[in-house]
Amino acid sequence: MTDTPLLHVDMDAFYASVALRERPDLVDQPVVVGGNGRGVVLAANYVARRYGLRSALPMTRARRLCPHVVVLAPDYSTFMSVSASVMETFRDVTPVVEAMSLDEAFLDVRGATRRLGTPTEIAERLRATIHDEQGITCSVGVAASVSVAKVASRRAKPDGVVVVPPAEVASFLHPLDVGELYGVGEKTQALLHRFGLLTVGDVAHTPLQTLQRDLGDHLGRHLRHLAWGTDRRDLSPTVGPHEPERSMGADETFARDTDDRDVIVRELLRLTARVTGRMRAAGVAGRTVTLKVRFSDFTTITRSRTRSEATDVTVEVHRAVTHLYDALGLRRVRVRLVGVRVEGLVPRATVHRQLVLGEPEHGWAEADRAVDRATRRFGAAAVRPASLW
DNA sequence: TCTGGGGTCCTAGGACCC
DNA sequence: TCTGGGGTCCTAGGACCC
Repeated sequence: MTDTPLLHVDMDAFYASVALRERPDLVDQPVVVGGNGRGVVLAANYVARRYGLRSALPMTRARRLCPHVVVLAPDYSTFMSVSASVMETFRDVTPVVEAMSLDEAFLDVRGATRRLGTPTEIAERLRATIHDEQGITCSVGVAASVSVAKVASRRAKPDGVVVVPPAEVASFLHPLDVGELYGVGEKTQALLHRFGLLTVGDVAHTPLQTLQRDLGDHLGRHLRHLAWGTDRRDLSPTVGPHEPERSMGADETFARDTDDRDVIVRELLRLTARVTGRMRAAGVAGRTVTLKVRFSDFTTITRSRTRSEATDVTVEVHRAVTHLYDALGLRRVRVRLVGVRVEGLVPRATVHRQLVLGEPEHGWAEADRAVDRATRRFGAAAVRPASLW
């Protein structure tokens, strides 16, 4: 009875559904959650989807497609608290819960069937609980593998359950377009279509060597597994000891494109402070500092530099990204977005700084810690580098 | 006024080492 | 003097996910 032990639970139009709890008067109208400027749609309710609105659509296009759409601003603190409650509901069923984002998770229910019934019964019970306690609906895919459960939950939307027993994996997957597979995006879909591989079944019946020749060893093998639903990986529970982040970063699109170096360097300082603050809160430091620049034509470049010692010091990271920016030698080039990312993160306790004789650097780490303390006491707005005033 | 922000993983070339 | 081969690290870009 546990040949389909994996559940993929996905909230339906999560941000929109949560936002509409406060505005029941709007449930029959097209509603999206998103910012107002140069942003994209974060979530669209099912009424809005009838107009072609969906997540990631630019807000400007959304308004053109549906001029009377109601736009609600995201309220992340509410989203996070609803998400935390939902995840707790999952953990009442099994400790093996891998959260993929605020609104979806994989559950391995092998250890719960004796107590709670079949995976399908567990799925229905979860859906009822979440509906009663949170006032939102969700959809569940039930299968033996992560990728099949994921595809199944998408097919179950909205407000449904799709179960795919092992014997039915091929008949379930093979008629679908290749783009439905978890991990096949726009580019890979177009590539496969160009090779005449339109359905998952087409991929499934293509020799492995052919797939690997056309798509590379790794992607070829991966696609074959996806097409037969034979991917096997254990979930890694999100709570408790788990893998630390590999990188942390922040980027932001300017309200208007700019070529003003002062504006850009100040923005890099804001972003750096945000990232290093999070790093210190997480107790990590990193060696590789990456600058991201997106130009007004949307082309995007990155430049990175790996240091000999890991750091979490705001001034050091900011100096590194400023160097990288200046090395680009831009002159009157309009910049749309800049970003800062620190990679190669390791626990701070494992970093042994070699203090160079006469180095005027210590003091900055102390200053950061003072800033962190003040931020905790008075809030982020209270403390910021002088150049940001 | 098209096109956010947070991540992960893979590829490919060059440097460098054995 | 004429061409190997493997492994690791670094850098840049790109695909994909939510």
